[in-house]
Amino acid sequence: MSKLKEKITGILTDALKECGYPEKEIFLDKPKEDRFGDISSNVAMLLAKELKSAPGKIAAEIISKIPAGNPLISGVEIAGAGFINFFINDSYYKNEIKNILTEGDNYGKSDINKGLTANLEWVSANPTGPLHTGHGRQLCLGKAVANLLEWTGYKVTREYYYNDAGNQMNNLALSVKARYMQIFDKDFPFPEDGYAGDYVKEIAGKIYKEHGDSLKAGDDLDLFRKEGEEFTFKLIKKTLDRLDIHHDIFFNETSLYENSEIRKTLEEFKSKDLSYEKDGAVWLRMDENQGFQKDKVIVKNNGEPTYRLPDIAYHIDKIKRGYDLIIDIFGSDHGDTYKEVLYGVKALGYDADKIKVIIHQMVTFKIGNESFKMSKRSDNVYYLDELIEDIGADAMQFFYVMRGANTHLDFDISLAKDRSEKNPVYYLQYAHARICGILRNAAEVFPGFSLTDHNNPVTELISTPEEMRLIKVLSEFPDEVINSSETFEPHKIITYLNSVAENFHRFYHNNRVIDEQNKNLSMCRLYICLAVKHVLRNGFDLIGISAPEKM
RNA sequence: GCGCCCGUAGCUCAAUCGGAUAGAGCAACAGCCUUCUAAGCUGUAGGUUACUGGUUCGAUUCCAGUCGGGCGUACCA
Repeated sequence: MSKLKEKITGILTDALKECGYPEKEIFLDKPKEDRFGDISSNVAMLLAKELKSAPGKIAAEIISKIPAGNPLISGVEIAGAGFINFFINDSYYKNEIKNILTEGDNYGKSDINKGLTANLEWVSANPTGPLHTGHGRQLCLGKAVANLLEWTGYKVTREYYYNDAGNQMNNLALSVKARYMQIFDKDFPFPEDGYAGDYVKEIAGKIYKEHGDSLKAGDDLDLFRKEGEEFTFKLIKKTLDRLDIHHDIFFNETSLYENSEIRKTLEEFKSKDLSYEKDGAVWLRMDENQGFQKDKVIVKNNGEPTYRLPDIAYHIDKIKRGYDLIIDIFGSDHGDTYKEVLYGVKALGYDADKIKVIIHQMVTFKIGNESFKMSKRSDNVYYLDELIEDIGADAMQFFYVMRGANTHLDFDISLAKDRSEKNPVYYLQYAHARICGILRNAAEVFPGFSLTDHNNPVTELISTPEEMRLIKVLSEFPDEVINSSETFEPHKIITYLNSVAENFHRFYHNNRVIDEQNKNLSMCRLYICLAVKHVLRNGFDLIGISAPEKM
């Protein structure tokens, strides 16, 4: 909560006490219309029922107890059904310009979670092939969420978990082996559900180059698996690098076998009678009362665990590492399975409350009027690298993040690719480029001028409605960051940045910045421009898009 | 069938604990470039928030049901 809101909350709390009203948590809203002030509270309406009195009357009582003469507040009014509306003095917002300029790249950061640690696990694609557009939403979402958490003070560990022991890697090994065999015999059968991408041929070619035909006879798949994993991981990491995503920990499933954690977890289930054997497999008892329909297999009848068991062991490991917050990001296709994993974790007595799961819905792509989904069919994969080349990394990240994770996203490739005013990314970036242009021009008109006096910027001349509106919007940035961070919803930042750009463009059209005849006013507006530039850049950084100096 | 998610303007989507006249962009229409980037600005039009009921001073938001869409419902992950 911003200092402004803290103060208003304090004032209201005190007034409630003065009135002898019961304590109420104060929620402050930003009214939609200027005439309702800058901050409003509905506390009188909330009290109305308890006190069996009219909200308007209660509001009047509260206002009468608010001490007059607070320099922050220029007015308090009752409106509508009993809202208490606060009008904030312009000087507060003018002063906020100073804060933006002095804090610069740090404006918007807060320390409300200082000293806390968070672990964000995402991407976590198994190394069976390059990242594709189906992974894109999660990639960009996670990147932004990690940034948001850091901006509110968390120490964030970025983690990538992958199953290198299961079926999928086996399948990759078989696919590579088949391509290798096809070098000698082009009719050698390819596995029906094998990975058909060209990279598999590349891996096979590499193996052939290094080992010739010496692997033709053997049945051993280890080398094919190992080469396949290494090669595809290189591709994956290259794509992540392009997007400036860097994980601190790559956690592989195998390590949980090596340190016996999986065995221990299984024994714990058995000893607590949470599992039983049937048909040669080990089943986890699921609680019907928690909405589970049937028991789930955790060890197959061939002795191999299903993904659930290592996943449970993995989450227990993360809990044991002591993070204050643990976040997983999954697509909606995992919507049910994560619940099973958390159930297992809880059943063994671990505190799963600190685990938060972000589920995002699937993405439909659209080119022109044609829609298509990322198909699992291997001949129809749209790789992320291709998308980056088609539309650019900025537009891609913007489009993946711009909507709430829980809505089905329609990704309009034609629109994202469009290098015209239709493309919403440019609306934001253009505002930044425009400011840079103004600053360049200012340097020519006012040789030797500087905007370095951050502690005392010229703000007393701020007066026009566009200027006031703009600086009010700017001052909301820290709250927006906190709000997005707490709800893990980076799209709110984009919505917010849009309003910054909108208000800047309007300001630009109605308030000429550089005026040779009036240097004081010019300086004042240049400082506003600089403040807008900082907020835009900081917001862009959170989302991961660049801030162009020219367009 | 069952479970989870979604349904808001022609299209894609916002809407902060349940709050005031539900907002943007695109598309449509009408304007604005001898002045700091027109990738911009201004205006018009566009809505029974899928439907029906309930709770509430107040519902896009909460509850129940109906309809429609997505995902899952594996000894895949």
